[in-house]
Amino acid sequence: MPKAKAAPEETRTRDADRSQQTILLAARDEFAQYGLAGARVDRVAERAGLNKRLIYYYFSSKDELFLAVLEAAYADIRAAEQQLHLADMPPAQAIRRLTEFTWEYYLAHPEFLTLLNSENLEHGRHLENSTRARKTNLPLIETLAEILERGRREGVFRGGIDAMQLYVSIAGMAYFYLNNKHTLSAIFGRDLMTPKALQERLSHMSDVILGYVLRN
Amino acid sequence: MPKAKAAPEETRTRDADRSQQTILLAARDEFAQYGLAGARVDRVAERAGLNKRLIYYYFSSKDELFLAVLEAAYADIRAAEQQLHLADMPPAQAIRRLTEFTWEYYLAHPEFLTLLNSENLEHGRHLENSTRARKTNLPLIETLAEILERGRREGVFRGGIDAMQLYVSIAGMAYFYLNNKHTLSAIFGRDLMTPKALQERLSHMSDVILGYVLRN
Amino acid sequence: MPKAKAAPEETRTRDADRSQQTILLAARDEFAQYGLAGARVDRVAERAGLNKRLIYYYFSSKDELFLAVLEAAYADIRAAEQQLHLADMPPAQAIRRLTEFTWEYYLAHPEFLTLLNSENLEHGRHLENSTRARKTNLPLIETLAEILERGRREGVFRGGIDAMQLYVSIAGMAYFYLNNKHTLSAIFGRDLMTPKALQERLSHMSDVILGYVLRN
Amino acid sequence: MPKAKAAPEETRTRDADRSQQTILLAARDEFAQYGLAGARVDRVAERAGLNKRLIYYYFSSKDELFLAVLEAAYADIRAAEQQLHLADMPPAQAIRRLTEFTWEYYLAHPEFLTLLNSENLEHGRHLENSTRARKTNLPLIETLAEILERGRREGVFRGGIDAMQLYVSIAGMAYFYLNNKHTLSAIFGRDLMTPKALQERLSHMSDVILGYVLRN
DNA sequence: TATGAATGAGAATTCATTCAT
DNA sequence: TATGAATGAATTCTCATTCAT
Repeated sequence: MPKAKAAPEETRTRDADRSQQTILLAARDEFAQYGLAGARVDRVAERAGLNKRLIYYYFSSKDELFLAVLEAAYADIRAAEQQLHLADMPPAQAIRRLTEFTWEYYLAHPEFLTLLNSENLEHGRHLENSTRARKTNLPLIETLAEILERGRREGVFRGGIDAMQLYVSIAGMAYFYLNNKHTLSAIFGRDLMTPKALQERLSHMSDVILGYVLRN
Repeated sequence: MPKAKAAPEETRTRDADRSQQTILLAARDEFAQYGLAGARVDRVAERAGLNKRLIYYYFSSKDELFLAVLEAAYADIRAAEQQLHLADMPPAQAIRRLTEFTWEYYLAHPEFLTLLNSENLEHGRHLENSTRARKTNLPLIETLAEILERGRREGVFRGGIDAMQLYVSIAGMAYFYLNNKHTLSAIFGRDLMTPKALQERLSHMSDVILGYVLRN
Repeated sequence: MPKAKAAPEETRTRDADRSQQTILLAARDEFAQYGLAGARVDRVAERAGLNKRLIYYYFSSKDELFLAVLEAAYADIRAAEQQLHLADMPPAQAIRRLTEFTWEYYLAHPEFLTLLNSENLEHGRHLENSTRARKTNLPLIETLAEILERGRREGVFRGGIDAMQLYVSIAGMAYFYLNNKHTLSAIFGRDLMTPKALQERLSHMSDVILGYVLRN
Repeated sequence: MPKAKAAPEETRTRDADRSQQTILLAARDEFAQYGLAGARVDRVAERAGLNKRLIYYYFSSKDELFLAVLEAAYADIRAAEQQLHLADMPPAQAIRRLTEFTWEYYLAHPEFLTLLNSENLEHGRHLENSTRARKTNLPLIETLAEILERGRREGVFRGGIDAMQLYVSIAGMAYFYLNNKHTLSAIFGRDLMTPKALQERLSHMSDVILGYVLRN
């Protein structure tokens, strides 16, 4: 970006960007906490400390705001995954790392889980029209497929593992535990969120996944 | 239709029961489709073909109606699980059967997944006060623990497997796939609900779970 | 209407009807005063002394409410026209009477003019789907055509007069004066609504119309 | 585009005038299409291709903008009437020409009709404070009065015709047909805007008006 | 002269719930 | 047991207008 003479444009732009970003974060929290239907535009404005009208100024509608939040959430997790540089690790370590990462990311970003739920409750209608989401997500599966193939060639992994299936299993084992922690706690009468319980869960997940991919 | 005025108490009771049941089923579908916040009492009445006021007569409030639906959903799945008679099977077959059952039940009862999501979005506040739910759910874990122990004793299962962890893993692998089918389809550009895809998923799940529990 | 045993139904029905009627009248005044876009549902409720929600309960939307008002307005004027029994008068008297009636009705019902304006501003989109309006309005033109034909046969009227054209001319001469009285007054600096001015206008109209239809 | 900084005053003025004119035309169309209450300042800016703030810079408020549009509309029609040079024609021809002109002007300028309606819906409150409107409008009636008097003196017109009444009648016959074409079409199930229909209407109008003013 | 950002007051519409019978 | 009528408090979205540059 070239510097402008009097920089007013930059300032203005920065304010607009900041406002949009503020709204986006506030909306993410609101949607995460209450779901799409339960979220209130008023509360988003409050959280953001900005005028409600501004939300419509930048995002047109509650639905478009939700889509923006969703796309950002996908972009965030995929960006974090990229940082792992799984392709540079030995296969087994890469799978273990991905399992840990998934667990830790879901743990640190509970909003991601509920956003997914909201979108699926609505049959994915927001994402349907979003090419952005597909683009951000496909690379992960490709990377995972390469790792699995590498492991197989090196003789450490069993063959015939579908990358998507494996990814869904890793994600699902983390997701169910964290997403449904309240009902599970209520049912089993046991706090699932103590450090020890969390450690045990990750340990179990790794055992299951590694036990599956490793040859014998 | 029996005449109301002179109807014996039994008949009236039966009518009342039928109305409640009708409302409950209608509510289940409504909550499943729209979530707790998105559900509309008006639509429940419409679905039930009954007056809206009657819903309040029987269930007091939207929240209590939701709790009733939720409790019924848990009761249903646990009842179905009881029918499996897992305790009477050889351990490995029991685990395989439980995996299949979980998958098939979620597939046949998508409402169960979204009801769980709704309740967890609200931090399980309805279930908190429900002793009924805990009672219906604990037996499954106990049965599973017995199976695992039996398998260990017979030398077919590895030791140290936590029943709840295993159950959560089985459920999670099915749940994530089915609950998030819309976003997954959008992202991977692949229909996850074809008979072939469904078959593959169950096959994968069984491989992972059996691979984990079986010794060596 | 047969009397019901306990009359509760009738009472209920009557209340509902009364509420709808009250809303309709309030809405007529509001739409007449402010136009469709300028009308406020809140104010309609206030005028009616009823809960705003009830307006939606009975009329679904502002637009449907407007349509109901419009249809009622047409029904009213045509009913009044029917009362004239023009068909029973000598032709010249019938035309004079219709002219007077039109003038007086517009004078007594200024809301009719502004309702028409609102509907035409919207390209008649409400009426488009209303078969009711056409049915109520056609008879007038038919009656007028018969009168013209009768007058022609009796030798008092000139031939070749189109009933619709004549009706539009009569209506137009009254309409423009009354509908635009404020701008005309501002422009001509002359109060057009004094009894004398009104009398002169009707007199002029009758002269023009009778001068036209009468043979020579 | 001249450079803004160094632009001579004349250029700037010309730009400013052009902007104002652009806004005025855009506003005229917007007010004509949606009425005063239904018009949107945002849409005016869009139509004009100019920033919304500029509208306030030049016209202060929506109401003042409407007044400016209204005054321009009156100025336009009166200017066109001046071009007719009715005073130079034989009386009967002048009346016929005025009738044709009124019809054709309303036909070509439907916005004039709806602007009038809007202003009258608001009881002419914008025009009240506008001396400009009165000034532009009075001459027409004076000219018409002179023509009527000339016709009477020449023995071709009947006496005692009020110029304003006649003008209102001519205008009204055109106005009602064109302003209410949508409701009339809906009601009579007949397209009033075909070339033939338009021709017939003008012919009818001329017959009525000439039939009235001509002696005998 | 020109413009993008921001806002308070309101607008139509919705919703869970209660009233009255 | 059943139901149509009624309501207060939201809820999403809109609009004329102003700010800041």
